[in-house]
Parts: sequence; structure tokens; C-alpha cells
Amino acid sequence: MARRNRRKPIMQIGALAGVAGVSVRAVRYYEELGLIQPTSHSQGGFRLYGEECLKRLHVINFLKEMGLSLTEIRQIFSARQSHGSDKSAVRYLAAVFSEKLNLVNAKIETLGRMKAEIGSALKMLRTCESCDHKVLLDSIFCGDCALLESGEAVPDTFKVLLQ
Amino acid sequence: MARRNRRKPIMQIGALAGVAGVSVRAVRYYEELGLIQPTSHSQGGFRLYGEECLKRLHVINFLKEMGLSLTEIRQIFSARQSHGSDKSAVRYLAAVFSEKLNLVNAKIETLGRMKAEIGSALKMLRTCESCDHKVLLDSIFCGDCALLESGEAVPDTFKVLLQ
DNA sequence: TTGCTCCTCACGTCACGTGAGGTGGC
DNA sequence: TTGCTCCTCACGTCACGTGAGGTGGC
Repeated sequence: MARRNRRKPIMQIGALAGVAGVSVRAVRYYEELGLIQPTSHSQGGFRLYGEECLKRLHVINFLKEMGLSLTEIRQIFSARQSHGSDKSAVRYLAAVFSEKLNLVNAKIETLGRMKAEIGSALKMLRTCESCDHKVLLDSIFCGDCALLESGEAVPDTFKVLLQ
Repeated sequence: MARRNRRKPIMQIGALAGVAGVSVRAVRYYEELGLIQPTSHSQGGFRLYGEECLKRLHVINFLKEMGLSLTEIRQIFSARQSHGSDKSAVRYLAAVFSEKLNLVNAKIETLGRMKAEIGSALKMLRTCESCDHKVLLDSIFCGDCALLESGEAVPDTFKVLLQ
């Protein structure tokens, strides 16, 4: 019954959350879902965490960034128990990861297009900013403003803006 | 008081949503928030939409993809009325867009890193798949499996997986 | 004793999803 | 008359945020 807190650095929930870059509420929520468990508790009921918990949080953060839901993350963490053989667990993980890889690739592509469209919209807006035309917004983003280089079309997406 | 529905193609909410690629519920929700309004109503109370509404929905979709919340989108749509001068409205839009451009760039970067990490994790998993070692998952993703090319480190993020 | 952190409810938020029960319109 | 679409509540969901009211621990 002697104290045995001399093994590893022990943190309260605030410190853990701070280091991991998440909110205290998030940590408690992850606990509700069974994603993480305090290493121990203080006499007063405070949650106490060791290094492994910090690593767990990093993994959770990483998988979230990959686009996994907390439910999917829970499934990953229990992949071993829920699959008959280790081979089957590995296949499951490989399937999940390659699906997410496809999603990431798709996202990168759409963000690339997004970047170009925002860029051209910004160019138009900056031209408008230095333009004294009365038709400014009336002509929808200087669509027929003389100062706009000709040949530069108004993206269809923006024609509806500002009514 | 004569009927005047001979101007433009009129759609019911299901058709509109289908063409725009959103749910019927979403269209009604956008209406609640004041983002879109039916062109007219049928005698029985059905919402009827014209072409402008479809364009509106496309703009909403685009701005959402850019990372704008529905509240921010509403502010964009009312930028003109809420700003004293047109110049001020244009400056506001330029500010919003360039902020989102930064966010998009940041996202592209993190997704790039993500892609690399998932890729290397997948490579390891595929090696494990064709590996008969008993230590398979025990050694955490074949971390010390002889079949893994040496020099290929186990990403720290994955050391916690599968316990 | 003062301050700061922690605790447990429990309701709020965002962008819809999902029935329940009823009606329009071809 | 049958089927499909539409209507309005209204509660559910996901991943937490945000108090309320109370206690631990240096």
C-alpha cells in the first residue's frame, strides 16, 4: 500500500491536454468513448496520466487529421481483439489506411483547384480596390471594368455574389 | 393575377437539391438561415425554384469548400448592405478570401505530410501481410521483423497502435 | 485562507440526418 | 386510387464548448 508514484512523470489532465494540444474537455470525452484511460487517480479523484497516455493522444490526433472519426479510431485501437488472427487485423488496418490515403489525395486535388480559384478571385478584388469606377460592385466584381485586363473572365462562381 | 410561370425552368426542391448535389434537408436549412429563398410557391405550399437559386447553391457549396461557415457565408451575401461603401465591402471580401487562401495553403501542406506518413505506414503493413513471423503485431508493426528493409524506422505515431 | 485546478452534471452548438404524421399533384 | 414528392414539427448526431456549483492540493 506504499506510494508507487516514482516510476514515470505523472501529469494532471490540464498538463496532459496542454502538451498534447487538445482541450481538457476533449480528453474527458475521449475517456467517455473508451479511447484513453488515466494511469491512476489521486485521493481526491483527480485523473493522473503517464507518458503512454500522451503517446495515445498523439496517435488520436494523427488519426483524426487523417480523417478518421472517433468511432473509427476506437475500432483501430481494438483491431487486435476484434479480429480472429493477427493477419486479419493487419489486413484491416491496411484497408483503412489505403482508403484514407485515397481521400487525402482527393482532398489535395480539390484544395489545389480551390487555391487557384481563390487566387484569381483575389486578383479581381484587388483590381476593384484600386478602381474608381462607379459600376464597381454593380457590375459584379468589376466584370466589365475597364481596368481589368481583358480576357480575364469572371469566374461563374462569383457572379452571384453581392446579389 | 394571371399565372406567370412561363419565364424560366422551375424546379421543386428535390430536383434543385439533386442538381446541386446537396440534400433536400440542407436546402431547407439554408432557407432557415436566410441563405436562399424559393422563387415562388405552388398552391399547395411546395417550394419552387428558378435558375438563380441553383447558382446560389453552387456559390454556397464553393464557399463551404473554401472552409467558410454558413454564418460567414451569410455575411458575405450581405456584405454590400452591411458595409457603408462599396470599397469597404470589397476590402472585406478581399480580407476574408486571403485569410482562407492561407488556410487552404496550410491544409495542403499538412495533407502532404499526411500522405507521406500514411504511405510509409502502408508499406510497413504490406510487409507485415506477407510475413510469417510470430512477432508480427507483438513487435508493433514488424518493428523488428527481419523482412523489413533495415534503416526503415517505425514512425513514432504508430508505436502505440494495437496497444 | 487565497487561487488555481480539478470534479460532475447538463445544456448549447454546428450542419444537417432521420423519422412521424399528414398532404399535394401527376 | 396508387405512388411519389412534398410539407412541418421535433428529436438525434458528432465532437466537443461552456457554464453551474462544488471540491482538491500546493
